[in-house]
Amino acid sequence: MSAMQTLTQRQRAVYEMIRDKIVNRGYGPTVREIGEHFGINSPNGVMCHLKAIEKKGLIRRSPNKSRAIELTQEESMEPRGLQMAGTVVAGATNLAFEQTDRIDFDELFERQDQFVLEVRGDSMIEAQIADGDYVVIRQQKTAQQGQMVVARTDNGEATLKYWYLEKDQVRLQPANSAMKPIYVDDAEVVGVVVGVVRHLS
Amino acid sequence: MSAMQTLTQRQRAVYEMIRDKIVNRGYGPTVREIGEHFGINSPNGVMCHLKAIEKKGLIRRSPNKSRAIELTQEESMEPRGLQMAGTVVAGATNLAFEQTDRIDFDELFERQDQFVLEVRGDSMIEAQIADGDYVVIRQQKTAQQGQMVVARTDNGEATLKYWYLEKDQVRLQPANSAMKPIYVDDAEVVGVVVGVVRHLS
DNA sequence: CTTGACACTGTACGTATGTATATTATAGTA
DNA sequence: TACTATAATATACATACGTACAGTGTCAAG
Repeated sequence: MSAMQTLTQRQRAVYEMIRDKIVNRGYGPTVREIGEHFGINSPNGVMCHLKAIEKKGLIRRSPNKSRAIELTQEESMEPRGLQMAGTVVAGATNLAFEQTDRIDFDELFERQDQFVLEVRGDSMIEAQIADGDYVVIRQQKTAQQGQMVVARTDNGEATLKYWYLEKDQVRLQPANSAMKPIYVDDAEVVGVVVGVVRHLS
Repeated sequence: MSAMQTLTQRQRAVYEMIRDKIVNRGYGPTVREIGEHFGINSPNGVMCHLKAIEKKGLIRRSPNKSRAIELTQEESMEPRGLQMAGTVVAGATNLAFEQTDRIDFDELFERQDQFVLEVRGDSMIEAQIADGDYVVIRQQKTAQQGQMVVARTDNGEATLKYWYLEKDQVRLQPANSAMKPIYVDDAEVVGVVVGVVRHLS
C-alpha cells in the first residue's frame, strides 16, 4: 500500500492542494491559506491535517517556519509513458486495458551511454529496419559475431551492418539480399543497436 | 543578453542561493535567511538585492508574504530524450554530435488518445514490424484505404493489418506474402499505427 | 569635485504565521 | 454502550518575517 493510500479523503485533498501550490505557484501555502481554501476557519483544524500527513510520511515540516513544507514523494507523479493494452497477434486478441501496465520509452532507452541515429537507405530492410527509422545505439568498442552494429571503417565512414570478424578482415553484412557484404581490413565498432523507433506521420 | 547577465556578481550569488533553496530544499529562504547566508546583518541589505533581482525579471514576489519567491526562469533544465548524432546511411556518414539535436521519444508519442500494443506473429513482417515489437496506436474509428490499423472483427478479435474497404466487405491485408488476406462482412477500426518501437536486449 | 549606483548597518513597526489549549460534533468500531 | 479517530471551532500568544526610514562607505563616471 502506497503512503498515499493511507490518507483519508480530506487529508488527500489537503495534500493535493499543497502540492499544487508548490508545483504550480512556486511556493507552499501557509496554514491559514490552506484553511481559507477549504473553508476551515481555525488554524488548528489545518494543523491536525498537516500533522497527520507528516506522520504518514508524505511531507516534511520544519518547526516555526512559514510555508516550510517539503514534499517527500518527489517522483514526477503523473504516470510517464503510454498505455499498454496487451498484445496484438496475427490471430485473435482482446484489448484488455489495465491501469498498471505502462511502458515508458524513455525509461527503456534513457541511458548515458546511448544515442540515436536516423537510418537512411534500405540496407537493413530484412532486419525490419526501414529508411527513416531511428536506431538507438549503445556505445561500446566490441561486438559479438552477428550483432547489429554501427561501425566506422578506415576511411572514417560509419555504417549500420551486421558485424562478423573473420580471419584477417571484417565482414560488414547488410540485411538485404540485393546487396553484397563489405569486406574491410580494419573497422571499429562504435556501438550496438539496442532499439528501433519508427514514427509514422 | 539574457536576464541573468544583467545581474551584478553579488545579485547573481543571491539569486543562485535562492534557486538552490527552492530546488534542493523544497521551499525558498526568508529575507533574514539570505542575510545570514551571506553575512548581511540587515534585512534591508537583502531587500535591496531582492528588489533589484525582481526588477531585472528573474524572480517574482508577493508583498507581505513570507518565502514567497517565484522563479520566473522555470525551464526543466535537464535535457530530456536521447542524443541525436545524425543519420546512418547504407554508404557514408559521419557522426556529428551537436548538443542541440535531441529526440524525445515520449514527446513523439505521448498523447492522450494513444496507446501501445505488443505485436505477436509475423503477419506484418514485410512492413518491418516483427514479433515482439511495440506498435503505438492512435485511437480513431475511421481509416483510409491501405492504412495500417488495429481492427476488431465481428467475433471480437483484434488484429493488426492493412485496411481496405471494398464493395460489401472489408479486406484485412497482412504484410506477409505467405499469408492470405482476411475478408469480413464487418469490422471496426480501433486505431491507426503511428509508431513502432523495438527493444533489443 | 560631485553624482549616482552599489552594498550595506541599525532600528523600528506591524502583521503574518506557527503553535498551543480547551471544546464540540460525527461516525465507525469493539 | 463506551471508545477512538476524524474534523472541526474559538481564542490566545509569541515570534518569524516583510517592510520602511535614516544613515554609512566605496568606487567609477561625468
